[in-house]
Amino acid sequence: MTEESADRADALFHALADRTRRDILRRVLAGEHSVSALAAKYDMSFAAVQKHVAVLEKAGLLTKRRSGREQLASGDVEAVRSVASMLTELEQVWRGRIARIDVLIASDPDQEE
Amino acid sequence: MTEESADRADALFHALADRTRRDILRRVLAGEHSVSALAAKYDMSFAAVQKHVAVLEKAGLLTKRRSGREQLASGDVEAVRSVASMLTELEQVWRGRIARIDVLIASDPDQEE
DNA sequence: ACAACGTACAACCAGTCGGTTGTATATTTG
DNA sequence: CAAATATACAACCGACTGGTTGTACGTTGT
Repeated sequence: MTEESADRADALFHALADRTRRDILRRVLAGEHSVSALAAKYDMSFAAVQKHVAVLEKAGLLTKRRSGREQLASGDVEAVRSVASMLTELEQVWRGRIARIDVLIASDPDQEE
Repeated sequence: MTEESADRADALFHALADRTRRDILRRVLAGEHSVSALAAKYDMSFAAVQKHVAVLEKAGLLTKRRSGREQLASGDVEAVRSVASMLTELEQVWRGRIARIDVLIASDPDQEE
């Protein structure tokens, strides 16, 4: 469980660690786009864009739906939220540190002000 | 501006895309740790851990403070929040899509139902 | 039927990543 | 001063990344 959730986190952050993929994700969160429609937006080969889409799909950030000969990609906002929740969890760890410091200060009267 | 903020986003997500680095970040968000204290926690060389710390530092997720011969690393919660805000911004893009769909349905009376 | 379109995937390449070992430089301690 | 400790960094290595081109296959439109 912990092992595969780490795998998933690795895949999610890795997928987001490329500006082209973040831009693709932005577009498909705004609405469905075919792979070739996406490819037309970037100064690189169709195959390169198709691989970026595949990375986003494997990470679960995007799903595809067949429509005739086109593959329509759509962003998955739940996956985006799951990444955000990992970060707020980290933030909670930090809050714990602050709480501990506060306790220390409160229990130790000869502290500054 | 846009170019360097993309660089920063690349660095942040890349730094987070490794489970060892996420674990280090968790520890240094909870409290200060020297590099060697961190290295002792992992089954890899000191140099490997030192490089992970350097990646987190370059991304701005962690800062170091000298204390004698030790370097004490501390997590920067503001950097974590900045990543979270990038994700909520993506979520806003998605909300825009939903809002547009709602408008379409409202303005088109001959819809299902 | 056939030409054009949309997609997927394999093979390849230069560059980067995550790890190693080894060496150099401060700092503390005896 | 000398020994031990804490850190930084260079060089190296196998694996992976992000890009390319080429090929194959299903779907559309004439």
